[in-house]
Amino acid sequence: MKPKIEDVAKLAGVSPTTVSRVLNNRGYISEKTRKKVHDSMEQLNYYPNEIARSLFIKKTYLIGLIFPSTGHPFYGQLIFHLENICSSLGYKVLLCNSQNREDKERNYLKMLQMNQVDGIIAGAHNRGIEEYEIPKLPVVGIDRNLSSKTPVVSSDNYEGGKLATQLLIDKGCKQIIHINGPQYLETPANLRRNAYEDVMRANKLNPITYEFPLKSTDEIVINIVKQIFDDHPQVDAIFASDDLIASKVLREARKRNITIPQHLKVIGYDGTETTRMMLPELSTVEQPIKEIAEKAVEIIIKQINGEQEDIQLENILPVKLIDSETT
Amino acid sequence: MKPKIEDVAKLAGVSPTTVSRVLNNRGYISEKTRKKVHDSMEQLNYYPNEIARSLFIKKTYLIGLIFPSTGHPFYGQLIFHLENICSSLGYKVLLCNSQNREDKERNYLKMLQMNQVDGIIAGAHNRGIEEYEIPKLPVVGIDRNLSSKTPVVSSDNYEGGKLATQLLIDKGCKQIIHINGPQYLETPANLRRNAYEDVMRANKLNPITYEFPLKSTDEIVINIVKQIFDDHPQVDAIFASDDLIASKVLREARKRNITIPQHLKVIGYDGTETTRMMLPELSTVEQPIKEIAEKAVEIIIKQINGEQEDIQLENILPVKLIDSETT
DNA sequence: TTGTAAGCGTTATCAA
DNA sequence: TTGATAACGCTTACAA
Repeated sequence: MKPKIEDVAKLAGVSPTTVSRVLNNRGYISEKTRKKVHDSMEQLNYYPNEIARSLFIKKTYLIGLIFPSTGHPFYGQLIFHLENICSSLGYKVLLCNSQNREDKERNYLKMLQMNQVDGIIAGAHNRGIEEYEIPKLPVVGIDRNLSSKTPVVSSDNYEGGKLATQLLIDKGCKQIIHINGPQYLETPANLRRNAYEDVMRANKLNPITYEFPLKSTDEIVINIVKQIFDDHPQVDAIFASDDLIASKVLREARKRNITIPQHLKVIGYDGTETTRMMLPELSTVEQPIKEIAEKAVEIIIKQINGEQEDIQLENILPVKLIDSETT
Repeated sequence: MKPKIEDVAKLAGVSPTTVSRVLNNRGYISEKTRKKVHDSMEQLNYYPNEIARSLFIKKTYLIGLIFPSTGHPFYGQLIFHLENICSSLGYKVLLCNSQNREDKERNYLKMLQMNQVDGIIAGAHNRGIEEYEIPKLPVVGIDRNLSSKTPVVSSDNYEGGKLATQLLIDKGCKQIIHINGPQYLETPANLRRNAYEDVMRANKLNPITYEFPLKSTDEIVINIVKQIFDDHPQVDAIFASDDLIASKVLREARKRNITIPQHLKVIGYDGTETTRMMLPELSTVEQPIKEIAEKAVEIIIKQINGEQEDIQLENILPVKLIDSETT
């Protein structure tokens, strides 16, 4: 069986309390006993049982992460940074892929509470899961309003939409079409659409937004892109709400022998490392993923430590326009 | 404070034991008390403390995942499936991004043991971490030999290398160059290289492999690709050991006005969802990521349940050649 | 069918 | 400077 404090104590000829003191560096311990204890721990290959420890101190150093999928480039990169930062602060991470399914999300929420996580960081496309209003459990949303009292971290989606649209207009485009997810979700990402429509109107241009459903397959997205080209042969720019969709536009345009950027300009959104690696030619609006992760962890830790005072409810980080070869 | 079994018991007018029995469906309980207990749990919004439970039953239903990064398309997708399957079997997942750093990996290994995980699934490029030989702790490697006794799951890397090389030869290529990671790592992925070299020689062609270092930046990879074109102006095919590298080849070729696939054929490796979305034109060898995850979880669960008998040490799953537009 | 009591491995309190 | 003891919230003998 695994050695426990008692075993170490016996071997070192001291009491369990003393071993615990050595482990946690608490109280006075003579150098001699400290050495004895350390030797015994080494000899037995002892390491403390965090479960027992958590039970007593009522703190697990666990943080739950609920996101649609690690397979999505944006979330994959975001989760990488979240885990990294948590780990550097002594926190561990329980991973949950909600797949944008409310039932899954609810189950995960319950599971995380049963496992006594110290906090939850969540970002997903569903709205209105009242279960997030958990008394005393710190929660932070990323790009998503979980409840009126939950702090949210996101990048400046309105500014991003503005920058993208303005860039296309500045380059002389007149028929600019936008592709975005469902509007009813009221996610911060919808601000990109608002910005697009505002900027278009301010420039006396007619905004046209194509919506794709929440759970779109590859094919559905491609069909929407085709639809756009069929409906609007004169289109000279497309602003897609994410890079994967922009890549579909690029491909369909190539198929139709529309040269980019001469006859059609395309800009995406997200600018993940994977996109920048695989499609560096794509112009895009880069989200500060690492900074979003840093801010979210900072807030959750503050909540955990009871430093409520200087937590802002809305935390908006600046985006960066990448004017590459498709614009 | 959070309600505990005792609170539920008091409210229901029964003993803690009875509540525990209701929770775990053990022993005989009258319908009347069962209802009373359920009502009390509802009223108090009670849910059991898994930490306390784990401590007693000496089982956490936790599985540790150690992989380089969720941000990498292959690992992101793999981890998505691993978590999914674990979750469906009642297991939770502790996520660790090792970033291919031995020191991090060692720390994570210790952390996971301290947290009493029931098992570990790991895949990363370092070799020889003897700490993986943990007495009685179930471990499974993915695409990686962790120790002589640790089961490994991988796709058929040799067959994949063979399929890719043979395809290029069948299409008439003569100067086929291979790009791969460092050979000293002895990962299963190195079999792709062996297959390439074997098939080349069997066809009386000269195998040339360019190696990139373990921790390559974007720029290093691009420079290697440039080097290849400079060193071998006659090259008519490139087989890259992963899709990200293949995408760099595509781009450099385009820059040099080399038309694909007429003057140069390119094939990658992995075929993740993200690649298939962003670069569907890229020919590649698709790994059965979901099946790899399923096999790995199956094995770890068997180990956890002590069903050692029918566990194979080597588990090799078939790959699929995708002959798209770059070959 | 239900209850009492002990113990999982740790830490904090208090006393020595 | 060290040790005995109780407690964290749960489950399981054993008893009733």
